[in-house]
Amino acid sequence: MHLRPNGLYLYRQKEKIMSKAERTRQFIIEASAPIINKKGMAGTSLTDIMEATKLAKGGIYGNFGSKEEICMEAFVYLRSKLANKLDAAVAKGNSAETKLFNLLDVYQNDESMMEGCPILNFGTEADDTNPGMKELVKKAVFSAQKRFYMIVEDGIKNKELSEELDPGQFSIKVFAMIEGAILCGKLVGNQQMVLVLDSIKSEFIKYVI
Amino acid sequence: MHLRPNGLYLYRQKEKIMSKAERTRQFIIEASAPIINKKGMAGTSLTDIMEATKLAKGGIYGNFGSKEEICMEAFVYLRSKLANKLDAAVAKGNSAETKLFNLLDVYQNDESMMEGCPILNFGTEADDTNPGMKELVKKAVFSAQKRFYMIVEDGIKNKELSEELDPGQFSIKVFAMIEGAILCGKLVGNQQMVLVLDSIKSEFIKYVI
DNA sequence: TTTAAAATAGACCGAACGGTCTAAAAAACA
DNA sequence: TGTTTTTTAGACCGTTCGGTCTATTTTAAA
Repeated sequence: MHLRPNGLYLYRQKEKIMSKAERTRQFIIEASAPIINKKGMAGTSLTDIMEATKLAKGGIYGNFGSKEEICMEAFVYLRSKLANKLDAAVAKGNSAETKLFNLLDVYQNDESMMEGCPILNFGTEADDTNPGMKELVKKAVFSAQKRFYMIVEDGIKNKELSEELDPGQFSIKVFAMIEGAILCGKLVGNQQMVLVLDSIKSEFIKYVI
Repeated sequence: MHLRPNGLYLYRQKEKIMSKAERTRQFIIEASAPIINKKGMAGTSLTDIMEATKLAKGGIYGNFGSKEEICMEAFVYLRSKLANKLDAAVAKGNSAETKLFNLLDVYQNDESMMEGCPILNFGTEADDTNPGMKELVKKAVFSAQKRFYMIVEDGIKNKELSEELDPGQFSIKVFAMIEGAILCGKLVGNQQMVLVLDSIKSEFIKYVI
């Protein structure tokens, strides 16, 4: 059964009942996002979006001004969905080590990672062609790196980690490795991702006190 | 002045004089490749290619069967051009350390890297949509990793490097870091690339005997 | 249940898409 | 040089593109 945006479903956002338009807008974003993530912005047509939503042109353009706007919102949606998962994984840990390992496990195992990282997909397409999108992705990179940074910084403060471990360097290096590993994993096979994550772990534990 | 494919230029390939058609074909590839690398395969139109080559449709389709074919050849061209530079950099080194450092310097400084790594650009676009292209990029990943592998393997054989350094792990890890750093570098600034390359170097020298 | 407002379907638009084809031009051969 | 073969220009093709607009339907308010 296909979920239509209308009907009896009560979508809620921030404890406020969403209007029909808000619901439909959200529905379009959620239905389109995986397609845009997979096929790219240029590679996704309005027909693709119409098929995914079972909506006609009017239904789409009544809620969005352009395809570009849908792409932007799709990225914001995918990024925040992933960010929530990653934050939740970190929150479950009760030490720097468990926090980091939980975080890495999401990168390794989460199904939404299989569809490809939105930072990688949107970033490579936008960097030379779409300044607005590029800015969104840039912010996403910073906040992804900050997640690693905070784990290390807090770990040092709590005397769990050696001060030799530089949070700035570690966070940038690890994030680059993971993004690269996502690319390699999709191209040549997931073992490369596993290997990379394992080597991050084994380097990290050297600094655990 | 714009270089036309016809005229007096003598293009040579493998010591054999190229026919007019071969020359034009090569010219189209070389003129299109940077555009496709930048705008993507889906994002590059035939009009773009016509403008870049100053050729009409007939001139293009007399030499290629489809846009797809141009994209494939563009990737092969970009990849081999980059591979030659990287191989040359390695060849200039006379120790494992200088070989690796020369190689990394190309990733950091070469102008063609500024346009974006073709493995990253074509890889992210092709992985979900274009199996033939994906296969080409996959091979490129393997051979890029092999370059790192050989440096380490030879270094160990020559007693320049500790046997503790695992060539397989190192090559995959380093390649992932670099690809991730190219992405981050283009999105947030080149310092991230510099930082990543520096940390590769400082890890590597730990294993130099 | 009636009525006013909001949202959607789908015909329609011009432009751009990838690709074909033929006549003209250029190159290669003699 | 003259002749044949190859190559290219560009008009043309149907399709699809992103986007608009109005008539109709659906929703919400009264």
